Amino acid sequence: MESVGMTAHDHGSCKAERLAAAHGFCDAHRLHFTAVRRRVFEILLDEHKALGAYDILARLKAEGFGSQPPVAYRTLDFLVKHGFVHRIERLNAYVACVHPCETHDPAFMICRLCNTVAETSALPSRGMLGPAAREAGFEIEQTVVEAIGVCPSCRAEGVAG
Amino acid sequence: MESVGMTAHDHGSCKAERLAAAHGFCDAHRLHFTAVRRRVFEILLDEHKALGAYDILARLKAEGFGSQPPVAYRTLDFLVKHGFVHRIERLNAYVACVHPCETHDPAFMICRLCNTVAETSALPSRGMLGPAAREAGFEIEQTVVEAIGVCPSCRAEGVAG
DNA sequence: CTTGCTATGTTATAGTATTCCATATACGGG
DNA sequence: CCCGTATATGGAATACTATAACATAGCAAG
Ligand SMILES: [Zn+2]
Ligand SMILES: [Zn+2]
Ligand SMILES: [Zn+2]
Ligand SMILES: [Zn+2]
Repeated sequence: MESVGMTAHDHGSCKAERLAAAHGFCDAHRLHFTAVRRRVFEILLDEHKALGAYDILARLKAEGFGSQPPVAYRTLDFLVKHGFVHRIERLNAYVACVHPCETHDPAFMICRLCNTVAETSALPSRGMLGPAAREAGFEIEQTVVEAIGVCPSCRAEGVAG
Repeated sequence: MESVGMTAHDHGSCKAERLAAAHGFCDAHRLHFTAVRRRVFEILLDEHKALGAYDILARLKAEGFGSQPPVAYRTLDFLVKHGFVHRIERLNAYVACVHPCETHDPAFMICRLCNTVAETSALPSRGMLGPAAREAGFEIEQTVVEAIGVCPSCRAEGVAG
């Protein structure tokens, strides 16, 4: 057991399960879970925190993959499009999803001190926005919910400000 | 009456009221509502939609203010910090607040076709995130809630996709 | 007036993302 | 198997977003 995100869990099996799930999903949907795509997903699973496109690009380059921005952005677009990875707007960064292969509305808690990102569900938020949207005649397709604050570990250190 | 955002309202008086409120707030808090700050706020009030920092910078430059990025970013930072303006993370853009001088948790509905932005309240969302945050020991300081979808006007045009 | 703080302005640079074109690989029909 | 087509990868160039660092100007308290 190691601590990742803001709670502890068995990360080794967590990674293996999600890789398998992603592979299965791609097979089932005639999508190509290619080497770069797999590798980027692995990198994000290993880090278990938000990484910028250029962080990922640097690793790809070091491993012999393409070295130009589109390589990272295309791969991330694919992973985001199919729900394996989420983009964190506030950080211009990406995290592996903790609920692979299920459509959902994620919400994130972002520590402003250590940049740790924890994913949770935002379905309630969509529900609450619903009335306002209905009144305005606005058709919600996707929600971005990101809470900024201080994680328990950083707060324990009393670094808060 | 003209239609702005996603509902109709009297925009002329809306602008005047908010300018006056901002001016009053600055007086009360020993803040300087200087020419650039006032002008940027006016620009955002006039547009009543999200503008990027460089859009604003271009107008400032045309009017004889400074022409370099920091001019726009500093001014926007001031307006955001004091709640006159909100940043839309999803668009890297800024909109005038519709509830000046009151602390609040805004939520936004963003039309992906015309980029119109409507502000509403996100307090419920904070409430719904609360349980997850408490369980994780995460201290929420600010929330970003942005719904992406299609506004009534764009949907009426049947352009949706 | 002088001192210190705030605000404005500029240059330069850093960080993020997309457009466009070329090559390569996978896939299905013949 | 071969070919045509769609998809995937690689890269050059460029656009867009944002900050760091420094200089000058305005203002207010002492
Ligand atoms: Zn998820
Ligand atoms: Zn932290
Ligand atoms: Zn507001
Ligand atoms: Zn629209």
